[in-house]
Amino acid sequence: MSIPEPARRTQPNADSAAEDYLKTIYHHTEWQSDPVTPSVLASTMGVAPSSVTEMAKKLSAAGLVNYEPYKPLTLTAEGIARARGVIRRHRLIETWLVDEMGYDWHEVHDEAEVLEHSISERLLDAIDARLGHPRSDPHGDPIPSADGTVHSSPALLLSQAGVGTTGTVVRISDRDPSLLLSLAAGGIRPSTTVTVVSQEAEGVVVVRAGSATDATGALVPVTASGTSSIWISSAI
Amino acid sequence: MSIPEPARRTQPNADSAAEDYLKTIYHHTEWQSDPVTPSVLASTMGVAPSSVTEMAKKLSAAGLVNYEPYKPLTLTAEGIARARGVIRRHRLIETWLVDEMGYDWHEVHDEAEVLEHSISERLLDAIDARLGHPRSDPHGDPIPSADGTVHSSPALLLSQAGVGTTGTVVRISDRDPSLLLSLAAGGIRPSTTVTVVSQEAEGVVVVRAGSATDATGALVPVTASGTSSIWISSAI
DNA sequence: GCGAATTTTTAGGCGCGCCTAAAAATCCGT
DNA sequence: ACGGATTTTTAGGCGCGCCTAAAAATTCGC
Repeated sequence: MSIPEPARRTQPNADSAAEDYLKTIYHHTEWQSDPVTPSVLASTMGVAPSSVTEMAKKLSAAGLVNYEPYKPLTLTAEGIARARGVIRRHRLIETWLVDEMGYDWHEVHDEAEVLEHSISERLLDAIDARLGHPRSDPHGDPIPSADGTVHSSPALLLSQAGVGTTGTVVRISDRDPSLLLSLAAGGIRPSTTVTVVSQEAEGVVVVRAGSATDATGALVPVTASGTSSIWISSAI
Repeated sequence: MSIPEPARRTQPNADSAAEDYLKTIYHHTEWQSDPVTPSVLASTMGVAPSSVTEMAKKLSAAGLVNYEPYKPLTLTAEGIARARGVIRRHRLIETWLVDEMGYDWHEVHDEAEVLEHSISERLLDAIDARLGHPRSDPHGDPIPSADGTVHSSPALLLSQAGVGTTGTVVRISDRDPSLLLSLAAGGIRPSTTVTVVSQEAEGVVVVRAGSATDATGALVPVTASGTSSIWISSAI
């Protein structure tokens, strides 16, 4: 009766913490050009820098991250593949929430953040099929395909566009809820046409060009490293 | 001991472990009449009895479980409400998987087991509305309504039906995947008409009565305490 | 009714992911 | 190029949910 059974381990969901690190590293390089250091990762993830170091070692041992003390973190090929898997799940869930479940494009991030770690491959595939294999999510972010391919359309970061530039919004980072809300309120969303009106120390003013005189504006913040959260198509 | 309160972190999803205990206790009393002891709970949940004791204390402190050393566990009113919440999520997810996502009724348990801990109230409500506020899931189990009400139709456990009894299957426990598979293979599912053909020491033979002479049979196991996993309507 | 069998609880550990504090390494301005 | 500022790593802990082993309580068989 007291036959020793194989020790069982706690399996919360998957390694959702590890997946979050991979996803965040990938995401950072998607939007920012500066290196991914422990402090950067720590502040975007809301954890202590020492926690990053610790996880970096673990991920490095697992062959997912290239880690050397005091150097920036990068993903290995395998790490990139895993990160894209998480991001695929995230973006398909966001798309599903908007297309079928009555969510608005700026409300879906948090829900997807949780579900991306618990949805099965089978259910994800069913959702993907139902949606007709979409290529991009409600924020305009490309959805990696099942085989890991990413089709991203050429675009320009708003912070790199000079005053006077006009273009179509193709992508808005889903990371900052309050920004999404203010953009949504200002009528700016993926596919909106915008013009860069002025550029100040820490912000860029954008004006919607929809109905000619309808000059609603919105302040789009730019990070310290000079990056914004919006990509526009290099139209005109 | 510690006077200062530095922000605590680590919140996996909710207290999914606690929710599992509540759900399992509730579920047990739904199907079985014997008391819920630590050993019973330990074996159905696949954990050590000592883990149950530990969690029982925690849940008791939280006012969800009535616990006294060496006595069976019962749920408090609050505990019942919380358990029904989890079960509502579980069963709505199962229903959704079958009705909209192309799953078969015997395949949905594991997926729901995971998602029930991560789905938000809002998304759950959206699913509930899409499905038209169903009263029961694909296994015939009643879905508690948002306010905690449960409408269960009067039924009879197969183990309590005498030989010769005929009735309609109204509920099949979703706990045992292999049983579900064999029942599905034997053509037995909710709404199937069955007749108790014989009753042996540890099993009950059931015959489908669908097309008169089509006498497919299935062996339905009965637990040590004399309970089966199927309820039939007390028809005829 | 009593000792044996069984169940339950207690005691002590473990891995995970996180933390703080302090030490070590790197970076940067003059 | 040097020393202070900053970043990163190390060291040591914590809570959670689980485990095993052993002690304590209860239950069962005769």
